[in-house]
Amino acid sequence: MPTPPDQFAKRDQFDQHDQLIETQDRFIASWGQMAGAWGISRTMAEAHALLYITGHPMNTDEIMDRLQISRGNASMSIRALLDWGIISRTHKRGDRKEYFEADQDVWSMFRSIVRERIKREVEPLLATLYEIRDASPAPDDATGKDQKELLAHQKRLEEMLSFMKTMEKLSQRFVSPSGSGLELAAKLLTKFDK
Amino acid sequence: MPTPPDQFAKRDQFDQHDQLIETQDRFIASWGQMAGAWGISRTMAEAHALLYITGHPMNTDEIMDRLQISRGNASMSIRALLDWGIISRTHKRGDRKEYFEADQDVWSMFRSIVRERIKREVEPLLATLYEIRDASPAPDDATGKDQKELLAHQKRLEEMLSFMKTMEKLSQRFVSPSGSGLELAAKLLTKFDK
DNA sequence: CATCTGTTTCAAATATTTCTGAAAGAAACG
DNA sequence: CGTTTCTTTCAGAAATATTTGAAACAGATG
Repeated sequence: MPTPPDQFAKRDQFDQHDQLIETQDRFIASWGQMAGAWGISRTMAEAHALLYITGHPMNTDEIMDRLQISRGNASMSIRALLDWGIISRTHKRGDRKEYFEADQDVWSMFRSIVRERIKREVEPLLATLYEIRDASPAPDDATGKDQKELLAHQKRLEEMLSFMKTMEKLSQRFVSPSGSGLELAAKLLTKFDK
Repeated sequence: MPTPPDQFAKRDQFDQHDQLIETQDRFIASWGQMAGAWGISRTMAEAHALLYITGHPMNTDEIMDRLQISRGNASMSIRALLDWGIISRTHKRGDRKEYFEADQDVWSMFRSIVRERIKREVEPLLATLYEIRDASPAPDDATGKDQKELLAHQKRLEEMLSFMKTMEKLSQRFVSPSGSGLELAAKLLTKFDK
């Protein structure tokens, strides 16, 4: 006796939903692994991945449940994502809870990340490099071998500085919200083949 | 009674050397702080900074002494830097010790870092994303709201995938050892103002 | 204004990463 | 070979980073 068609349908539907959840979990996990690379904690990356891949606004409790993390952790991770500017708050009518949703535009998301990392990493380093350069011994005051050494030191510092400055400028171009932003630049660059 | 000129000279020389060392130490420290950002350990970054800023080949003992770290740590950090391809081995005539020196070309150094990070982070992620896409439930099998949901899921995955692919291509262009490499691209991009 | 719901904070616990130092391994020397 | 010099490995120690959970806080509601 064959199983009735509606039972098949039910079964398929269940499997499909199951499969979606599992797929989302894998996405979340692999995104979490990248966390180190982006300079954020694993949970933070996972929370973001969850919001991105489901596409639905979620509240703290839903995030806690899905990622199996504590309330405190969820709260801090969400806060950090808000600070990075890659998720935003929403509200649901008749619900006092706060909901969060991820920026659905990958390029804009990436711009936020780059912007934040320039601010947190490149800018302080540049400032320190300038300080170090100014505190370095002046080659004029030395002679012979010493002078040569000091000149070489200066040159290395300058090169690093110049490199960092170029990188900063480059990133800021990428980050710029104007039309000629990251996406265009990327397309331009990948256009010329080899 | 004025101090004799030669004493002044001696004093200045000492101060200057002192100042150079201190400056180098500051450079090393600030480079070390960036370590997290580059996905390497602090010591590894410091060892590299030391070799870069002094410009001299150094052996394990010299590095240990200067950075105040253990032999094991020095050995492992050096090995890792060699793996990343940003320092290389040298030898000194009549000395059995191995010496190490940093790539003095900042751009080539950066290319090595990017190359390694693509290999370690972007490529595995891309591979996983492809797997996830192939394991995702097919929208054709569903109807109505479910189908819409699955289509949206698919779209998000595709967008992430496409973004990552572009990034990979872009980085590989940067990394390419050919003439039209990173430096040129950077100059090109910073040229057009705003 | 007391209470109820939801959010944030933070000290302590846990997990992860990095570092040490001693021992084993390799390679050059006589 | 046996010895000496140099390098690597790796288990345990130390340092960092992350997470928890309970308490404090905030602000709606009746």
